[in-house]
Amino acid sequence: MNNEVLSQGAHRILEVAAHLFARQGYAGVSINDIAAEVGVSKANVFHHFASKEALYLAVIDAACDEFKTELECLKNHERDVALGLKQVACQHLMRLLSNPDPARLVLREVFKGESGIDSSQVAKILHRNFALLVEQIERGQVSGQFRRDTDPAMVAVTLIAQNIFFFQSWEILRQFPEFQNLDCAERLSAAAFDSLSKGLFAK
Amino acid sequence: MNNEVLSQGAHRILEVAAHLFARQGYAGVSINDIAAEVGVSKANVFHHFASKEALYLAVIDAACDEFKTELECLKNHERDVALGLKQVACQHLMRLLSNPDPARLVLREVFKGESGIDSSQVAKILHRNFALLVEQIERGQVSGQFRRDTDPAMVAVTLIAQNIFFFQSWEILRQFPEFQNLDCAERLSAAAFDSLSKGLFAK
DNA sequence: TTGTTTACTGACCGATCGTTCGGTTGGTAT
DNA sequence: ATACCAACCGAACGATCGGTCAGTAAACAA
Repeated sequence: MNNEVLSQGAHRILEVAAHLFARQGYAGVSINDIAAEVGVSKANVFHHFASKEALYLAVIDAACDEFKTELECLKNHERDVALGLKQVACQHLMRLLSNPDPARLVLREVFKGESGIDSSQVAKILHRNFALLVEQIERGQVSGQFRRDTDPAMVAVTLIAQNIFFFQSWEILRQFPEFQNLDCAERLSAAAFDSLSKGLFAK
Repeated sequence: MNNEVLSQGAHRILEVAAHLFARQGYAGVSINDIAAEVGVSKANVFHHFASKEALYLAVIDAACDEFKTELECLKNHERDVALGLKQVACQHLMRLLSNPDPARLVLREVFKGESGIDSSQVAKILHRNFALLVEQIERGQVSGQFRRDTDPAMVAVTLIAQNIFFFQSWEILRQFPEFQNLDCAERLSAAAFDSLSKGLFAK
């Protein structure tokens, strides 16, 4: 997406801006905040970026790149489809938790709706990786490991919903007594996948 | 929570402020915006509410009340536990979509973490209703309708995660070709519950 | 009738907002 | 030496921010 080469100063500004925008949103961060955090003058920020909105767009752009590459390197070639799916879900959650800023930025734009920014472009990225997930589930269906009468798209979206919800409500969820023995992402993710794969109904 | 009696003017301000704060967040809305939308002077807003923060707290307070009562009136006494659970999930999603502002306000505060506002109090409300959900699932387990080797808390949180994710990403999700025949909340919710209850694995 | 309270306003305040400007560096190519 | 340029700065711009204040009109109690 963004192939421009950024100077060292501009890169620092972009980094700090991404972190602040991710936590406090566009309106919640002033150029002064960013400049002070970086340790440069406010005017210098405008030397590197034409406006606050341009800086924000650059931040979102970089976040989309990171988001995309993080999703793409989840591709796995595990023989066992179920095991592969489980690993992908776990890795995805752990990445979200260890590097939350890009996800926060992208999710804020996506959930806002209003088709601001390049929402259709973000939707394409998300859908491509969503389709990849669906494809793996279908592979499990033709191999006979997964039952054939479940909608692969619905399973995929539930898998994603679990991870996104865990990511967003981590601080709240960990306060619930039901989850206090699941305080690490691996165990939580494993339990979630097991529950999803076994299903609710008795046979 | 909030037992004060509000004058008509104050109530209008609260309503408009809730709607604007829900869409644009605290920093994204100015007192001028609210006053202009209501059709009163900016000073009048400060006549009814001591400060912007006090107004926001009143908005969150009212949203918590609405959120709580909406969750509570989901209590159902359906004989069939699975059918009851399915109905509750569907009703919940439809309420979210038809009246999104309180949910947006509460979710924004909850997901922010930082334990701002009365996050522990919100956590209590959420957990009480979460426990209610878990309880129903356990009822299904002792009745033999649900299998006993799934974690009820995990099923409950997955049910919630589905609904929250559908609610948040409704505009994006409906663009996916996989969901274009599920354009109404009832069918989407039903499909999600079926997928969750049947499970992924073949027997 | 007078006094009090409530709802509301326009004018105004200091602070901060995003943004611009003139000017100063240090390095690099000619 | 000269010219140029990206990188940086302090100071200031008009606009808007949250918030205050004196005053007005209506309602109500005495």
